Amino acid sequence: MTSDASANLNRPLTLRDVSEASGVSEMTVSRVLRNRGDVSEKTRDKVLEAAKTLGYVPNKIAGALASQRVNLVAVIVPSLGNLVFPEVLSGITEVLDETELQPVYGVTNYEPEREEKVLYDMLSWRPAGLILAGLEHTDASRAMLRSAGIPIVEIMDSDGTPVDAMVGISHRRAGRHMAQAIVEAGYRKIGFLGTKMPLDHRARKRFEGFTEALAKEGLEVADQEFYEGGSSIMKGREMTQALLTRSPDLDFLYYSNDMVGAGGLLYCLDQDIDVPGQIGLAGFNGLRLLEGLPKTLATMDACRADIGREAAQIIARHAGHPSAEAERHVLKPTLALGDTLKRGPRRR
Amino acid sequence: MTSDASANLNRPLTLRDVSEASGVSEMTVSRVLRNRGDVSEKTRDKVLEAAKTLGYVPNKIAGALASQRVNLVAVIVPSLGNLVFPEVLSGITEVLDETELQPVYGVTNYEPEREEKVLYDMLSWRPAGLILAGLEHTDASRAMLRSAGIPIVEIMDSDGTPVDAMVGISHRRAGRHMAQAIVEAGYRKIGFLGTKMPLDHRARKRFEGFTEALAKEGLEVADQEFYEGGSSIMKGREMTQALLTRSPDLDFLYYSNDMVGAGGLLYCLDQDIDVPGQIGLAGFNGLRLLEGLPKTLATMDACRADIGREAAQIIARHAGHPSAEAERHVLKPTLALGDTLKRGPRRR
DNA sequence: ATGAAAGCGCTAACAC
DNA sequence: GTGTTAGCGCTTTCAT
Repeated sequence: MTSDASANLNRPLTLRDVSEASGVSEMTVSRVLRNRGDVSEKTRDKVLEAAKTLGYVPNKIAGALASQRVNLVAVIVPSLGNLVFPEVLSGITEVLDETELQPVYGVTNYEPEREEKVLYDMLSWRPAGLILAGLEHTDASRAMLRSAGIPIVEIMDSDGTPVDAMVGISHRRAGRHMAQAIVEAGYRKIGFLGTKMPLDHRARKRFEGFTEALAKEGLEVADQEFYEGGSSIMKGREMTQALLTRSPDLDFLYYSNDMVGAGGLLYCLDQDIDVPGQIGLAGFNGLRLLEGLPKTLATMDACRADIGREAAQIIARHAGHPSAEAERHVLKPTLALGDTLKRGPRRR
Repeated sequence: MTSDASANLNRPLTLRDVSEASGVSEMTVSRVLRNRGDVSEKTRDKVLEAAKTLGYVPNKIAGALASQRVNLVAVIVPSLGNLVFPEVLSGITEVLDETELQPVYGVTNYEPEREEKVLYDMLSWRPAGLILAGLEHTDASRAMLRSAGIPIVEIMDSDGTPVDAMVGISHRRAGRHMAQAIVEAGYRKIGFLGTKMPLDHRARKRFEGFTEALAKEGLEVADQEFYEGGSSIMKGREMTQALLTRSPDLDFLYYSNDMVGAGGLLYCLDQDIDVPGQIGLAGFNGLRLLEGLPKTLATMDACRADIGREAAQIIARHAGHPSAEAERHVLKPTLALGDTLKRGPRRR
């Protein structure tokens, strides 16, 4: 194996090694490896040959320090266990793949202090741009964001003031919108089931928008149930059972996400409850994963991949450049009534 | 805001800025910021005060170049859309959080050339260790791995030869094991439903082990159906319908993962098929997410979080140290019969 | 088309 | 306990 040449060296190879092996100056080797400047066909071949034979991998640390340019885009999300975020990431990747930029992911577990640490650690690598979920950050985080000197896009949410750019939906509006559809369909005794959400600001805002819109109609949430930990079908079942046992007269159940909503749906069907006649159901997210259940849950698409794509495009446009005006994109989620929410008499 | 002091500078702050602001040498500032060496209480306070006021974020690029140490652990997985991988990542994070090390994630989309590129890009940042899924890599990738000079752990699979350390399960054995349970339960006309798997080596190996064990019993897969793209309940439904329409006499359906298996289960229940009497079903992965379906699908736990944790522990032990003997851990997945696979007469 | 010198921002090693 | 010097592995700039 040719690459064993390096394995025996017991230290990472440097440009100098390639330079000596090819009989070409370090500078020219560097030019060849980066496709910069004019290099004769002949030297180029010699260099590439040598680099390949040795198994040379450039040291980006040194390169970044010298050139003051880093092609990394830091991406910070609360979780990967919630399918929503991987979908956003794939939108980001899709766009950045067309550029020189490369995403690097960090996860906060919805903890502000953890976000602060992850942010600090990522910024210390001087990325070319930063994408992070949400508009709520600690003061220290916000200070770092402001003085980072790179394009920053806050995503997923538009209810608040971003530090720089923003791409998201209004979760308050989404909650309101769903409440209106529910009321228009004629439901009146409405229950809510969701996560304990002190830290999930988007779920909280949906809930706030929801209750607010109900209030406008002279209604309020008749009963509610909260859970901790990850979302699952089982959680949805258990919560629904608990809620309906306590408040058997509810005629609608609004879930903070599709996964628990699916559990609720299965529970209702098990109990031979007429859905959406006796009880209507709705979730949030538009998880395609769940299509194929006995009935299609009413839900609202959160525009995940679009958000990722647009955020990445903003970074790609602004990275390295003197940042112009901050872009703010508010996307509009689509309501899907599915089979679990009666169509109302009025149209919206 | 104090941090605006830096915002006005329009260039990233350096150690020198903190040094000047605090009247302490760069070296001592460096010591304070890294908690290294003895520094008097008084100077320490002065430095921290200045650093905080300015909003200084150390430049790890320069630090890493000077110290020749990077605290990053590169983690490369095929996908984030398959819940399995986020679970592995959380196992990794859990362990690395206790150390100075920090995971950085890359995604390959199951494409070998993409893995090669991601690997190259990540290695060029000279991480302290590397964790990657699978044992199958291009020659170039393998060459990079061999000469990287850092601890490397290949995870999720144990059917093959790792470059260095390895933590995984035998998917061949998992497939065999499931086949045996199925045959022992008395099923004979067995169908298989899975991804087109030229690139998903683990799914392929499960299938190979499965057919191999059937062959030992004088059986073979009676019919099969393959799909492309992501797994979903709907896919499982559609495939199951197609397969059962074509081969109505099948008495068992083995799915390459739980998500499509769940779709198959729902389809069978819709059709009033007696499960597991008339037809038995099984999937793979032990996705807790799906608990709560009308019946619990027979499945096999892939030890995801354990794999992540053990891999991270290996990295933590070996990072920086002269690598001792390569560790090889083969975990044993647990078979869960659930409600969709009859218990056989013999015990295993 | 190629090379030499300087230096990116930090830390190791050694003075004091 | 603190400061000084050298240099990490590249790229920039300027010379040839």
